[in-house]
Amino acid sequence: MDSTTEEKIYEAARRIFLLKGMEGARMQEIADEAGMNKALLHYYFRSKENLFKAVFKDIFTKFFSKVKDTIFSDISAKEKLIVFIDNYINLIQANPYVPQFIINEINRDPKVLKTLMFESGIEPQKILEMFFNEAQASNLSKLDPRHIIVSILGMLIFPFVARPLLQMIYFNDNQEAYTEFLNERKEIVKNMILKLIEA
Amino acid sequence: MDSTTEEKIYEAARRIFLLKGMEGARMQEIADEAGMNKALLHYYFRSKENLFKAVFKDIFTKFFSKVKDTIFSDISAKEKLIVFIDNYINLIQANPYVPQFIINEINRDPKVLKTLMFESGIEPQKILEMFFNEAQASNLSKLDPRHIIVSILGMLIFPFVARPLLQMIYFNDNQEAYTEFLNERKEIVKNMILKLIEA
DNA sequence: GTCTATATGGCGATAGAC
DNA sequence: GTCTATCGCCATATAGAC
Repeated sequence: MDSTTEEKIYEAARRIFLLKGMEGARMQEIADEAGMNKALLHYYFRSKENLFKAVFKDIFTKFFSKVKDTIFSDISAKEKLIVFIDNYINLIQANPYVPQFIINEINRDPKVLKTLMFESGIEPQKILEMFFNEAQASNLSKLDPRHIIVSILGMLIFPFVARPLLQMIYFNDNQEAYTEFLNERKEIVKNMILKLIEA
Repeated sequence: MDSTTEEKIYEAARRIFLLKGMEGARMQEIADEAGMNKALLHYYFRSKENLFKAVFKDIFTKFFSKVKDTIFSDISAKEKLIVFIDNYINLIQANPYVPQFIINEINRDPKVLKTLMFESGIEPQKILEMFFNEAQASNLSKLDPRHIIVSILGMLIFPFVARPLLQMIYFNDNQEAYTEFLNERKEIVKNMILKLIEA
């Protein structure tokens, strides 16, 4: 651990905010996690709001930019969707708290989200256009790609954000069984989407 | 408004908690909403936690029991799924904040959920068994019904909990356009599930 | 039962010594 | 830069008059 104090604070804040959200997190908790005094957090970031925004921006943009490469790669739209599903599941499994974190905060304060979308280079409209164009030119389903994307995201994200409930009622709170269930969903969702887009 | 004071508090708490959650809600806010003094809330419910638990239990059980009748009605499993989708969409549209509310709280404090499942008469296992049995006896897909249910719920709930984000990036923040999008999903999801379960 | 006033504690933020 | 001590505020909760 030869990282700077500022980096240590940042990493600690990332972990705590991800687990508890802006409202649930405590500055004292972040200081403990970083192994230092609470006053240092204000010395480096001035306010909790500032610290949170820095963390949120980082998590949000990293999560979204990860799928960009797939979307604009040189394969067919159908293949893109399949690769996208694979990559997205891997991404969520590696960051299981991110979806809940983002959903919480976009509902708590949508303004943060709006400024963020302008600042970062994320252009969801371009992704839509790409799908529209490819759908016109190929034998792909003429279904509005927004419905396809929302369906995929919903099917993938829901079992993570509703995990405590689903794991309890369907798997007797068996953690391993639920992880296995999540793994099965890779193929399930891929097959569903394939059936859907084969017009 | 000839309801009792306790009922007024309860209704006000229901509205505020639903919008802001346990952590976001303020007792003063609930008192204002109920049109009375803050001290009365403690007189009738002793603590915020108590008041919240009463509200959560009510919202949770009502929301879940609404679909029970469909599930155990005298029609085929395939028809049940279709009717279930219809009823569930109507239920969410009439209570658009409930899914986010429940997801928030089951992640914040899963213990509340556990005691609740025991106390209430909700038996998700029976619903599963029913689907398992019907799947064996008919030409229904042999797919694990848990995957079907999670897929349906995800596709239906996600556009509500991620609304601020999706409405902004896909519909230029046009509220009417997004409502129309939500209406379209009724048929979309039904068709997807039909394709899926036709083995 | 319903109100006003106040106690109590926790949290974000700052002052100031080192 | 990093710490201790403390301020100021706000939220839950209670005491006590009416």
